[in-house]
Amino acid sequence: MRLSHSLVPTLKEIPAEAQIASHRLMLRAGLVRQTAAGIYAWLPAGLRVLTAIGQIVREEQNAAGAQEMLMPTIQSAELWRTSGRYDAYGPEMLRLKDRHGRDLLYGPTNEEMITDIFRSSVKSYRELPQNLYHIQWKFRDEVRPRFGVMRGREFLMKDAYSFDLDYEGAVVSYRRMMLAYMRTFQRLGLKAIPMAAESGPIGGNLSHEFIILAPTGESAVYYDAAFEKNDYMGDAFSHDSPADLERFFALMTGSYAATDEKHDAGAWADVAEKREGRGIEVGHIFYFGTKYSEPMGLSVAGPDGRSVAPHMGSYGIGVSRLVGAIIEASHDEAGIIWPDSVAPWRAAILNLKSGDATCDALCESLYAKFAGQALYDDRAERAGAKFADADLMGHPWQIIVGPRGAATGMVELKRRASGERVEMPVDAALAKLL
RNA sequence: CGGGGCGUGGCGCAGCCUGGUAGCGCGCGUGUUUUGGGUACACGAGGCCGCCGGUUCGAGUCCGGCCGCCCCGACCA
Repeated sequence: MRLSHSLVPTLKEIPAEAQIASHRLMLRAGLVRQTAAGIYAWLPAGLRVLTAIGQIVREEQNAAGAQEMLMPTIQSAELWRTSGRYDAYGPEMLRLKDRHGRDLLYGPTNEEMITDIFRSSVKSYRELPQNLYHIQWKFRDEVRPRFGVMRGREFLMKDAYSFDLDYEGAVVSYRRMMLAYMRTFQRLGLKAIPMAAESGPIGGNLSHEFIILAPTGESAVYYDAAFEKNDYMGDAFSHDSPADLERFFALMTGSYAATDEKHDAGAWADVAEKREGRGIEVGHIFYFGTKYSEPMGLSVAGPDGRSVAPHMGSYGIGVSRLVGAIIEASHDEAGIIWPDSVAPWRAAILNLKSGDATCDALCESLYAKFAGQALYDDRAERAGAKFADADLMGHPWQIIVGPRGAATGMVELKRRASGERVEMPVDAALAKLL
């Protein structure tokens, strides 16, 4: 993208309504604009980040054998009456009526819907297990939206639903999702820790929430240093091996980790390498058995011919919340520091002297080679303004092209995270980044 | 939902107490200047002062109602 003709409205001053770092930076870097309390429009740069995060989530869900689908945002009240949640859910649920006076709702989650869809087609235990997910906008009418996209009313969420014949199978599905989550967060450049959690309004008795470490996080966390050292991406654990998943689960639950609410001073005393920090919840997984399959009449024929209610679980990741959470975990005074995996562009090309024939030509040729993966700052701005905006927007790399070096085919490469700047020939810079 | 605060050019704010024709900084446009960390100067564009009603000769300012947004708390992916 050429910055001169792009909607990336960066702000020098801090908007009055934004209190926390990620919210301020998302507004200042031109990622989002608020359109109503807790509701945001995603501008081009912000959407690219949202899409990048969604793609990593998608790849890891697929790798774990989950199937992507897409369910609607609007649901019928009828469906929610079958589980009893239409009345139970409370004012957090946004309720609507269509022109015929029928009760509808903007979905806060999709257990009823997936159960309904699943029961109409799946009739035999031979078709289990299955896991279905979608990445869709949800709405929860929070009493008090705040912290920008971290606690919005409308939010993008990945939610998956597993169906197994019995408890033993459901536990394997649950552990598999846990592994997928740890891999997802690692790829997003985050340190994540699963913590035993209350199952909340969704119900059930096996539940973990995933906290990512960020200095400005909402709650204090206490954990074993082991969590900082684990690598989930190699082939130490396979999604296809129940034994691997059991070992993985033991690793995750064997070390101490708790938020301040559940902190246990006694158990904490025994932890060899203690770590304290702050964290943000970005995911939550539940096993809830037959809570929905039973009342909603989802059953399949078992091996003995008798019908059984499948055991279910649901698994959420707050995709839009992650944008804010990543910024909370990765920023400095100058702006955002995007991890390479989610940056809107791999690099920004800073033309320090737009209009200079040598600089222009060099930048154009660089820009073409990136094939859409670079943001070209071709504005008629001063060098200082371009540096400031590039730092604010957090591009992992800046390719600085100035008249000084351009004449001899030299550019400067700046790594946003470290601040390190190295001058090198154009080809060397390209080789490093492409 | 309880408590508090704020709505004035795109952004950040002053003006309101003590009514009298709307101002500052940034940003934006034009020109000159400058040219590797938000350059300087000049000129210029841009405002139903959140909305509705009331008081008054006159309302951004006073009174009433409404709407919106933010903060603290309770609550949550």
